[in-house]
Amino acid sequence: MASMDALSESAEMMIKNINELASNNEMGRTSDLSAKTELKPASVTEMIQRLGEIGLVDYEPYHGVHLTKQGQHVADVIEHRFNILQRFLTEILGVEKEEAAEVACRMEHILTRDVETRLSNFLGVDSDNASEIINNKISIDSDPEPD
Amino acid sequence: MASMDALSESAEMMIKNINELASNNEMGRTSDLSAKTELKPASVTEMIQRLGEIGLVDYEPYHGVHLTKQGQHVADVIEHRFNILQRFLTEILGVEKEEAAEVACRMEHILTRDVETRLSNFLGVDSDNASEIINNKISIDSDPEPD
DNA sequence: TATATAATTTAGGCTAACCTAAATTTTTTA
DNA sequence: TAAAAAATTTAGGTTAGCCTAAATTATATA
Repeated sequence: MASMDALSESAEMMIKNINELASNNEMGRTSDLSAKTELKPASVTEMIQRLGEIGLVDYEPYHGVHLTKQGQHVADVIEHRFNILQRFLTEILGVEKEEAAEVACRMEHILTRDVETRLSNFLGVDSDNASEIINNKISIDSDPEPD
Repeated sequence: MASMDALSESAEMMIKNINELASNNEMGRTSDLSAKTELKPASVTEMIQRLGEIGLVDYEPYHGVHLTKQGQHVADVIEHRFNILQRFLTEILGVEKEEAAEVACRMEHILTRDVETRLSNFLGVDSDNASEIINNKISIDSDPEPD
């Protein structure tokens, strides 16, 4: 497995989209990911190959892709960051939901764990999630065991 | 002058740094910008050439660079966005100042005008600045007259 | 004021992240 | 089940944003 630098926004977006398909019980097919990400199929293939090399997805050429344990961890962190950002934007600032989603979708890749935790607390997030974060079970920085 | 797409984070950072030098009464020299941005001098030259082509800076080869009226407008917007983000992070969330600055410095390029305005109001920003924003005098989206 | 030094720009190269077109593999259907 | 259609991958190209090394210009000094 190649080395694990910080993930690019594009890489994190692909992981997020693979996770969203999986949540709908859909296999991660290139064409579905192409539609969701608005990337051309060839670009999807390129990205999932790279994610495969660094161990975040299992990729079977011609047969789709799914998240590894490590990839799932990344997806969970991103989803959580998106949710708290969107909640802050809509509930606290009153931003319209669609715009809030767009802005949150850009910011989710920038939040540090410290800011994430503090924003969760500020929103009075349900204490299960909060404690998971505080106890380091959800962290994009810390390493869960590989598959 | 070349067409005016959205500015990249790198381009906005260069404008911000040129503005910071100017605020210290320093001419925008390549070496100073190189030091501030942690880019190599050749990369600074490349970026300020591009900013010159789109009319955001006046660039005299070998003699430095300064912001045009349009470039100053961009710098003002970015500075304002940075300030409110940093204030939110430190004053509301309690993030340590250094980390707040780093996160704000990434987020400043993502904020929409709507979110900027709402965050300003949330912080109870001084009403002079707020009204300027609301009245469209400061906006990265709207066009001030070129020089 | 010539020359050495320092600053800057130019030239050329690299990678990530996109693209299109061609080749390949899978799936559908006649 | 063979051929047509669809999906996917490969091959090769582009651009932004970085880099190093070489060339150029400006500045300092002997």
